[in-house]
Amino acid sequence: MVTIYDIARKAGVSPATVSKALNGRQDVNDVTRAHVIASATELGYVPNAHARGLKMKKSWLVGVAYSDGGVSMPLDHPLFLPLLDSFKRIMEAEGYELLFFSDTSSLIGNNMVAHCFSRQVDGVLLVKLLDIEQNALRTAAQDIPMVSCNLLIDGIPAVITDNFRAAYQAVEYLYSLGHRRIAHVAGPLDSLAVAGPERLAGYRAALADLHLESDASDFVESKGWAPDDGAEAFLQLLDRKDRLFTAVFFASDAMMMGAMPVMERLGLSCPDDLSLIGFDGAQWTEYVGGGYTTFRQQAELLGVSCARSLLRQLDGDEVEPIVRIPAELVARHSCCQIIV
Amino acid sequence: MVTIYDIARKAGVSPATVSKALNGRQDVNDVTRAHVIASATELGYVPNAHARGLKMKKSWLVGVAYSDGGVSMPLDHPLFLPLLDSFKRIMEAEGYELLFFSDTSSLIGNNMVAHCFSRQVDGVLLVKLLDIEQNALRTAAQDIPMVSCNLLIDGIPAVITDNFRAAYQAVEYLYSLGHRRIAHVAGPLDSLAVAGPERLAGYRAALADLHLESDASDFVESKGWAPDDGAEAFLQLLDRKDRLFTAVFFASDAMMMGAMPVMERLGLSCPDDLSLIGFDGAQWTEYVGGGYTTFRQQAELLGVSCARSLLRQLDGDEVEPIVRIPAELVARHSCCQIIV
DNA sequence: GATTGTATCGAAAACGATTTCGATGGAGGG
DNA sequence: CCCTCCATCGAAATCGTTTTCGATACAATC
Repeated sequence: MVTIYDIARKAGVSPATVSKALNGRQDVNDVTRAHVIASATELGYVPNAHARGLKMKKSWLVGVAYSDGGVSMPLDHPLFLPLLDSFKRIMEAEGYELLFFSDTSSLIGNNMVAHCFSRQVDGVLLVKLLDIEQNALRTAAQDIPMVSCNLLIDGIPAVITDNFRAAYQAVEYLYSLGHRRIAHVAGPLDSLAVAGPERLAGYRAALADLHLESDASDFVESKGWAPDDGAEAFLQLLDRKDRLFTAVFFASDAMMMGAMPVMERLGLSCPDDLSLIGFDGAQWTEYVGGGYTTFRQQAELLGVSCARSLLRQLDGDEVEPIVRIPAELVARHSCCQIIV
Repeated sequence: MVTIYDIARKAGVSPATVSKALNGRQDVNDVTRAHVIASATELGYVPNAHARGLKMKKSWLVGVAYSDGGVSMPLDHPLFLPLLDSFKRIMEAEGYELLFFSDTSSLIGNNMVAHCFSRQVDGVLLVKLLDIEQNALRTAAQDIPMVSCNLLIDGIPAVITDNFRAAYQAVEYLYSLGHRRIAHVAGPLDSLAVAGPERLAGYRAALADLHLESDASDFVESKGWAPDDGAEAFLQLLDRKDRLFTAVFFASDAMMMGAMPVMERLGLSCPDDLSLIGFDGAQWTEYVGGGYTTFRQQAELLGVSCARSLLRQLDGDEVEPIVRIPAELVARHSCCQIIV
């Protein structure tokens, strides 16, 4: 590999001068600089990031930390990719590269935090963490700037979809369509992710504010976010004797998707027999069954906000502890008008 | 940060001994080793990957290179995440970490290959590359082990879904159901990805072998792989006057998804009016419309094969230039039996 | 012409780890 | 008692870069 010593020899100067010429320092003559740069490109010089990182104590690396939770596909979420993509685009424009970490996989150094320190990452994006030990993370966050996405760990700045508001609006929307009895298939409530509880809270608050009747049978907690979990929960909802609801609000599009075969098997049609509304803004909702109504999480905006937060922290600036990103109602045809 | 010098001072030995003790060298006394290790854990020592990488000329980093092609969401493919995940799991078990590169985004060092050299990555996974300049890549591949997934660049080992065979089998399957006139919505044929041409070739070969009639109007080339591209191509197919085909083979599930609103708008139903079969094994095919038939790409296996290939190259072993991974027919209910 | 100032450059010390090779000590054999 | 050998350890060089600070030469000033 070509080093600055090779360039120095070729250009007839010292390595120190090469370094300064290449880095745009002022105490080097213009013709010398030109000569050095010419030699460097001619030799095909590429700076060694390890040496630079070692000396400068800055790696230009940001870690992306997530859990790969064994059974359920870890990365498989409509949000993850676009989010990561917009995040990456911004960070890369600033010169950073992305390093992937997960907390469960590696046999050897199972410890994600240790890896962050070892690689000397300048910052970390926390996303889709499951049951990480929060303490290690919190103490690490004092040394390394971090931001979490759709995840609440106190002491760590977060960017989160405004789940409460969106869930509230979902109920309002159905209400405006004439629905008076609205069921909810909630996501897991015990996880580290806030989506489940927050959406449930928004749903309940709207119910209360609109003075809508409801009892315990209008709500089920799903075991997971996947289609099959949704199907199971949906079945529980339908199995109850006195089914009075005319609409179901699913905490995720994936769960709503799982409900589709159930509907079909039972001879129910959407929206004629039951209005359905989902959450996330998965791509299929646009094309399937005439279009399903959903609340679209603004993945790009989430990514951009995370990047901005991290960048500001890297500049030593203060950032808001929680940034809320609104979800957009995408009204399509899975919710029908009810004539009262 | 804690260095081996700190440990050395605490343990009353030299840095050299610390290094040897921590790395399991034999020329260090057992009680000394124990003492050193105790001091290290007590101080919370984490080795500096930059220093180690600089000295050892091994970074324990593998690059994941892909294009983020501006408009069309780059990472957004049902295959990408599970593939990456299984790849990552294996590489991580061997001690490697994943570094993300794209070739178009960064304003500064637009050059992906240069970044690979700069970071001293030990290997590279090429996936979803669009129009990268192959020459730079090929020369780089002489210095850095590489493997490409669903991509053919000569001189670089590849792991590729057996598109030809799967497309061939798709036609056979429809034939076995009684279909005698089968249309094909092909993916882009000019891209660097081989999926489009290979699936078309398999389709045509099967047509020929089964002595099935067909003319030019049974085939359309789509502009892209996305739902809207599929819808547009599908419309072209339907617009032709003498529509004789009873089944359509889509080169991607996404394109097939785009066809769904078109079918509905035209009052066509699947499979009664038209049998549909897709490609990829997207999750929605299982739940939507009673289940759509598709050829599932084995993303996990692709990832595992890529990892294995890279690992063997890292060991200095030879690898097969092309590994083909079969796609599995997932027969559901979007293809009907035709009574002849 | 002596002095001061400025522009340009290079020697050398880091950064944190690994590794070679020589030094040291005691055990063992003659 | 002397010599050899082996186990154990440390000094120092090295990886490639950045940065401080002193050296040098030349121009400008009086």
